[in-house]
Amino acid sequence: MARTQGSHSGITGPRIRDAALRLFAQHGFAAVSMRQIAREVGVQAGALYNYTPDKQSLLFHLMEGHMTELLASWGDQPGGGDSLSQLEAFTRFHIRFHLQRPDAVFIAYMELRNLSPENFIAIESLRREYENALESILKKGVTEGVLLVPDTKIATLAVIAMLNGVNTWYRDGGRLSLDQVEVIYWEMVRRAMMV
Amino acid sequence: MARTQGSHSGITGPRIRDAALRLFAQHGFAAVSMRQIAREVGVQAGALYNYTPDKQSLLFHLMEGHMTELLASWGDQPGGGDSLSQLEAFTRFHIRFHLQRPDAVFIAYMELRNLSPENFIAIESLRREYENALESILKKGVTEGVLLVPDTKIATLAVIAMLNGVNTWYRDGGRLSLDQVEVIYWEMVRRAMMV
DNA sequence: GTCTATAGATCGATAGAC
DNA sequence: GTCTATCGATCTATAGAC
Repeated sequence: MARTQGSHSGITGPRIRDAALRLFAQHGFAAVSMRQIAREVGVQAGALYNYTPDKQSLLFHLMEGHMTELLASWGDQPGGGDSLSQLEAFTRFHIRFHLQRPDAVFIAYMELRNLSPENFIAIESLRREYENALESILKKGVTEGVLLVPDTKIATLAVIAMLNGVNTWYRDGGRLSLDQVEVIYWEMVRRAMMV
Repeated sequence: MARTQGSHSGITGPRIRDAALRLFAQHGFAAVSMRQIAREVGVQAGALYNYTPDKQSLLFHLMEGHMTELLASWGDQPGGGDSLSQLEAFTRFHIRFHLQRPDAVFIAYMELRNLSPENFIAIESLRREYENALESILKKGVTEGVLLVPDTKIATLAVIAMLNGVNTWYRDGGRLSLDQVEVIYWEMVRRAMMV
């Protein structure tokens, strides 16, 4: 795994991001040293600074990349349908997307406090954009009389918090398939939000 | 605030725990030094070791104390009633208890990975005990035909995840009172779980 | 029970050779 | 683009005086 000479592989950048993502998720940003990341990649610590100006920037770009991919991926989903089927689409998309990259999700929620103030603002803005996508669906559903929620802002946060919980217990090859999980959560979301 | 001489106040122990709780919640366990905690309390770093054998033990006892208090406090709640009113009692209790001590809640969920293996097992056991309290209510409700959930284990985790979300946005003096928040969340939980 | 002082390790980041 | 070497700061934890 680790090498004592330069890799010359031309993919050191991605490998640094992969190693940092995994180590940050496992031990936490503050607990992981640049030397640990370098060891994982198979280079010396100094070499990392050819790819990132500092440790903070490494964290920020991991989180920014995750949030950007989340928004782009939701944007690529087929739209259309009534608000109820849009809510189902969001529920299933959220579960599937987040279960596919547990480390990035973990970091995006746990390491906010380790961002510099400017970087924190940038990430929070992306998160709010995603929350707004869900709240728009709920608002439309309420207007159309299809959905009934006591407060669309709180309902938005409640649904996302509930769905995020999947990542804390789901394991591949466990009792339930991904589709079964989607069905179970969708039933709970539907009954909580439907008129 | 900080003093250059010993406090001689006789309450250094609690003040250390208070300072550690707040600093760990704000910056993360790994990012906080013993010197920072000592400065906050007004003693030198070495004096902390009269109260804790090491930093790990300080974290563990904060988390253990929180979980023990949570279980004891739920045990003190008046029981009785049908499973629907028990579920309402749990929902309201959970929100109220967790909003009263956001720092301890934050640490109990965020710093699990910084516990030593033995300490992790101990905390996880306490957490499972709390989850079982809710799952028992759901199971009883399903048996009695009052509640309808696709999977009691998943519903337990979904409800707790949803309720925990309150701590991420609620602020004292905000748009909604504590009672209004309880009502809103209880309506969503009730509709998601009721037959 | 707190102080001062420090051992011994490790950190982020940089300099300069190749 | 990676290496070796290192600066200066900081860390946890301990020793011994008072």
